[in-house]
Amino acid sequence: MRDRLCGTLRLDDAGTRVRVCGWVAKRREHGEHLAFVDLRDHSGVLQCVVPGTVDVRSEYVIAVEGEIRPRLEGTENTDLPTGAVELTDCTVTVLNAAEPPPFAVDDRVEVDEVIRLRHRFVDLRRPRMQANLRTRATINSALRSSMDRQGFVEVETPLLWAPTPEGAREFVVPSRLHHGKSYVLPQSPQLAKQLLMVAGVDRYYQIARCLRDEDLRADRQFEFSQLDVEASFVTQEDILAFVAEAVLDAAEAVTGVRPDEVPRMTWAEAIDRYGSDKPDIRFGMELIDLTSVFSGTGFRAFDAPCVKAIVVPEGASTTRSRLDALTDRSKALGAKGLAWFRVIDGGEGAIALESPVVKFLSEDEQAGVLASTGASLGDLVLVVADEYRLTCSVLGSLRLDIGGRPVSEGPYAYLWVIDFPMFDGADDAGNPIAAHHPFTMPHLDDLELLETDPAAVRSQAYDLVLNGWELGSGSVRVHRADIQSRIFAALGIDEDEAASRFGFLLGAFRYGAPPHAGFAVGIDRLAAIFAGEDSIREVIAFPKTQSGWDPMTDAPKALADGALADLGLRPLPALD
RNA sequence: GGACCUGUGGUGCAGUUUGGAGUGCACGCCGCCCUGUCAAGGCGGAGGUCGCGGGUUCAAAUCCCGUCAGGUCCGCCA
Repeated sequence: MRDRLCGTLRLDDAGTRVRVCGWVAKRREHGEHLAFVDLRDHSGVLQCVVPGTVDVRSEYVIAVEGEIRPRLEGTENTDLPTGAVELTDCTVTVLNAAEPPPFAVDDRVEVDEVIRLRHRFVDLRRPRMQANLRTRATINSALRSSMDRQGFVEVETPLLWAPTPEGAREFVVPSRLHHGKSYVLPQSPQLAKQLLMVAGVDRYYQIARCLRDEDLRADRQFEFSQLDVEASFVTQEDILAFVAEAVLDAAEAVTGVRPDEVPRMTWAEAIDRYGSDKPDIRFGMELIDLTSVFSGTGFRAFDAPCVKAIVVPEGASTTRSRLDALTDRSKALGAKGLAWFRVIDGGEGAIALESPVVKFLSEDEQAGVLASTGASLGDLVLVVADEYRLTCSVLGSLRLDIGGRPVSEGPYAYLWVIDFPMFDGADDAGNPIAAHHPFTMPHLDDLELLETDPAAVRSQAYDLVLNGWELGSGSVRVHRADIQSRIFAALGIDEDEAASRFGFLLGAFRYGAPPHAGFAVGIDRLAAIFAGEDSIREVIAFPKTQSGWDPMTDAPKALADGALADLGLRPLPALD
């Protein structure tokens, strides 16, 4: 039907007769003797010259036959890769007429996202979206070939799985054959891939769809894809090497540049310096500790377990309303408040602090702030005083609010965050909560702390971070029953509960579980960053809105009459 | 569950602060003209429950209350 793609034609092709197919991007008529048709396919746009008039409209699907010739002198279009040539003496065949599109198929127009999603088949026709889909495909392909090369075998795991009440909320699939019982869609293939290790698969990977019934964000959809990895007889170091190899292969495939080694930082350092377990290390504004400056302070607001600051370069001119907004933001994040200090000229070549609260600080404290922060004239110093973790997280958020850049903006700053804590926080009963999941191997140096000081136990868990987004996480798994029992004990899970929740896994482990470890990389996030997008929706063909609505299909929808009964379900009376 | 921002012809906006006729801009659409344009150009035309409901007022796109939808964020995401 066609013999060339529109966007591929060049001067070298001059003199050849070709037939191309695509959509009418633009028609320009010049009376009864001449018309131009810009023909678009996924590869680009080609100008077709029609002798006479042509009865086509935007987005008509047409085939055009003609001869490629160099453009007339002075009519070349340098904005177009095909701009040195044009298809001349064209015969146009209309393959399908089209109504005017609801919005222009053009990267230059901004369109409301609901309208784009309702007509996604038109939206995806836009060059930028075509490029995004292809960037994602390039990543998938590079990841697969990298894992293949590294000796991993791709295994598919079930989408219909058993409920495991732990972690993310699961999508439920009621059973028709077993009324009252349900499958769930997997929030990840975590347990399946560990079983594959017991099964002797040795090195597994899968580009796996994961489903989580949790609230959506710019970087979160109900369903997303992971490069899921698990390997036996390996250490944390091996996993970091496997995953870095695959991700850097993908980066090279997309950008043409292979990044350097991925630097590492411990979780504790990330929290301390950046107030985040996924620090964006593309810029500074690191957290500065002022606790010792204010030990024994007379200023009650700073009489706290931890006092930290960030310095906003050139921030002294920040308006009062903006500072008030930052204070509100700090409170919304859980801080009691926010203290700000403008660094002003103190006379005689010195600098000084200016703030409504500066009068509550001693001379030594003011000097200590300036010395510790290294702030200079014209800067703004923001101070939070509270419990350690809260102080860090609030300042970490403010750092991003003030200095943050779009995630997709270069340079690409990869980071391994290692040595995550084993437990983080406590549940209503006062038991620790597993920071990663309960099959995570503790740091061997910290094993004895499981019973004495669980909060201090580090785990062999690790995250990969890119430009402040968590690209993925993984861990070394527990394969020994004795250590697993001690972890369950620390979590307050007794034998019966463990058996009912994870019985099939623990049972399998009795039949020869090898030491194993794994990881999962978020492909949507990786694709978004490489595509230059700040939302993963731009690299998903048919995404949903923040409330989980699909404007194209109108899902979710009420089921047809009888469908619920087939599943043994009956709706509850409406609440109002 | 919560905070903030947004909602005006097919698309993108201005108009809202300080109430006064659906007023305007750009693109698109329809018709006519045009032999080298390329987001072509010229002339003419059509197209609107100002998200929805209620209230205040002589009068509401504009002020107030509620509600729906979208986005960003907090919670949530082992």
